[in-house]
Amino acid sequence: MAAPNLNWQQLANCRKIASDDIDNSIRNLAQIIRIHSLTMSIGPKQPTMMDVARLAGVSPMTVSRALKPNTSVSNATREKIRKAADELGYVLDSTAAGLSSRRTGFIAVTIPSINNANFADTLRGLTQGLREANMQVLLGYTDYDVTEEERLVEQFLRRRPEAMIVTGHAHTDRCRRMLEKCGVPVVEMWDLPEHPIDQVVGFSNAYAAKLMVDHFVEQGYRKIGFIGGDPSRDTRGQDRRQGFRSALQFHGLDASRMVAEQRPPITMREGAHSMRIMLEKWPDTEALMCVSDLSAFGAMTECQRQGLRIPDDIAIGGFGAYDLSEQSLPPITTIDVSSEAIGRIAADVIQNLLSKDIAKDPETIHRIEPRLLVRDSSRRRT
Amino acid sequence: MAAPNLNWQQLANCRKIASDDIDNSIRNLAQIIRIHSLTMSIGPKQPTMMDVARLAGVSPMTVSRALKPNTSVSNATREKIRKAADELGYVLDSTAAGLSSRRTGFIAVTIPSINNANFADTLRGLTQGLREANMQVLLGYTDYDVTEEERLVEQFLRRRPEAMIVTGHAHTDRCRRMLEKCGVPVVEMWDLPEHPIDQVVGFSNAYAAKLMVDHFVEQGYRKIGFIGGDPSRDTRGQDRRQGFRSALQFHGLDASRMVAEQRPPITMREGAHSMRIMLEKWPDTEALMCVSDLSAFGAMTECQRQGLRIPDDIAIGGFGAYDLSEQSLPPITTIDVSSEAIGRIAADVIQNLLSKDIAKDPETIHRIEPRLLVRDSSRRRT
DNA sequence: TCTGTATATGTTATCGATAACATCTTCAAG
DNA sequence: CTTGAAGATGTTATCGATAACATATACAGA
Repeated sequence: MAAPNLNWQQLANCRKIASDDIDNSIRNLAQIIRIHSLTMSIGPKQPTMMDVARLAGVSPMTVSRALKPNTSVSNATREKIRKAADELGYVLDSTAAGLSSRRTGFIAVTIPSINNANFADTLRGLTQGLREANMQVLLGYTDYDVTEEERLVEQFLRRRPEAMIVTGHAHTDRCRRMLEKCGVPVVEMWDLPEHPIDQVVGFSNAYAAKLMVDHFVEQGYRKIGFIGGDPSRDTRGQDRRQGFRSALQFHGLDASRMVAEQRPPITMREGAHSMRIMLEKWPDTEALMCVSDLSAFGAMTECQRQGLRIPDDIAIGGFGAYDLSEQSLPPITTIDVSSEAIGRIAADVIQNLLSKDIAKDPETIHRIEPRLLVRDSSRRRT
Repeated sequence: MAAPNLNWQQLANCRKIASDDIDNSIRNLAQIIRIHSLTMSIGPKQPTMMDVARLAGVSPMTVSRALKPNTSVSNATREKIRKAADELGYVLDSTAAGLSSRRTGFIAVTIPSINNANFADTLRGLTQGLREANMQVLLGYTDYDVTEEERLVEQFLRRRPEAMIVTGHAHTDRCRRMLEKCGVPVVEMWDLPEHPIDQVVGFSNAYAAKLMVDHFVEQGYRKIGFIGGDPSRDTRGQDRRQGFRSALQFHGLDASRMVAEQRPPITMREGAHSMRIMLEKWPDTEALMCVSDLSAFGAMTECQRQGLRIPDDIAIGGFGAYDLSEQSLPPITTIDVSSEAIGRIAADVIQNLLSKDIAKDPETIHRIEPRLLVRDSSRRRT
């Protein structure tokens, strides 16, 4: 039997090459040979590149090229293909493209909470920075739980992301191992880990807390309290608490006025609740630092509800530079950590790492400088 | 030449089958034959199922089965495979799995803004509802821009999601067409479209606004204003404005006290700014509805800054039942639209659609009932 | 006219998994 | 001891694209 000398176009119209059309010596090799019988697309299935190619009268490879920029395809052909694709309502299959090219276009990102303006800002910075590179963020939130983070990281690695971005330095052992061995750049953000996995874009939470304490002390406050969440979960909150404590100790002040009743993330309501406890236990507290602006706002309104004036009776400081702390009455002193910049920088870092594989910047720690924003909530009336 | 009768194990150890080992009649068929020369994995590449199979002494198919629940694999084999996978640090490739099985496990979701507690709540409801089904949310935000939505939807469709969830009813023509023809369930949420694409989980924004107006009127307020954003972008805000207007007209009241200076989303700061304009233009305004709690808070603090008392001098109403409106001083009357429930229900709808393809529930509109939460910001002192 | 270099297009061989089907064991019921 | 159903495992043929290589065509310069 003469083997038919078909090109892809003719093949495309074949339904099936019956196996007995093939001679015996081939049969014997059945185990290492695949007969690609190209069948016509059936039913209401989504069209493939092959369908577009057929309609445009070119090869699938040309379609592939025509559909992406900076490829050598003549304008006429490109236009013809575009039209064909349009007519069929063709949509590229990134799944197949990713498998073939080994570039999925995914950047996996885990944050502690979706419901947090700071992380949302970071995410905005990230997506904006990655848009031009045509990268898709794969987002997951851990609810401040390292076990959940491990689960997410595992899920994400299956998607073969081109980089991983995680929040903070606390990971389960297995999670850390997975990140170390995953073969793509890893960025830890919002923290300065002692033992970074790879890249870092973050700041010292302890130092940021110290900024606030120093400010309080400078304003003449001495009896200073702290409101945060249960330290076992939110490590950034824990670092702030630790920074608070050592800063107070540095100034020779008592560092025992701490309330940590709640499970992170602590919100306005919990801030208010903690404030009640604080005022019961230490009614003479002069200044109060809160782990976030939300809890600071809750604490402040609780004071106001109890008839205390801010800052005359008690000064308040928050963390995170939320809109809220600027718009509240009075505006709340806070720490600005440039949440959005963290995301932008992380995006840059990743783009650099993915492009210039040679001239790899030896710099792997990208340090953000937290800034104290002094507002009325902590100004000593003179 | 005798064709070697190799099994997959032996094949796996072959480096390459030289093409001239194959007899001529095969050569002639070159165009429709592929010689699968299985090469050993080289370098620090991620291990594949084949590697795991080799180590465990089973076929790749068995590995595939062993790694997913509810498949018939003996415990001994499964354990052996688990151990092998663990030793190699094997991570399943969902990209390949998705291509082969045509189930990617993605649910694509677009929301207007990531930085919005309402949408964040919806997202929480969604991810929680989808977790058990092992679905991964692919999230994008449109910045209240239908063109951006179109871009996102196109990007997402390439990932072959198993369902699409979009916010609102306003889409570009092309976007609508894409959604209609994409072949998977589509859910429009946060709205009640006149012409739904497919499924809907939402509520009437106009009706919700009417609830607030009715409440104001009942409390005896007559000169009622509205603060929102530029109507051309945020259609939900626009619907609220429209509901506001017709409710006032229904009560025979003037509906011209509207400020819409800003580009959505309008935040606290913009709420405050609009309030200044409102008070300049209509200083005798008695009650004010805002398009969201954030703008309501901004408006309220602006009033307080100007020495106006809430609600004695002016009543305030917001939208969305943010934490903020509950914790502020005074607490702000608002509309609760059960943001998280919208997400939960959307997740349920999708799971139903994806599982029981037969007994398809004819119900496609899932209507949420907005609830008015009356708080101190709008209570007429008696 | 010849040659070389772009530019445009086609061909081959995978990427890493899974569905569908085939085969082989086991063990209980007859 | 036979039969058959259920369970365990292997084999074949893709899924839809793209990298890498091969080929054809056009056009400038010698």
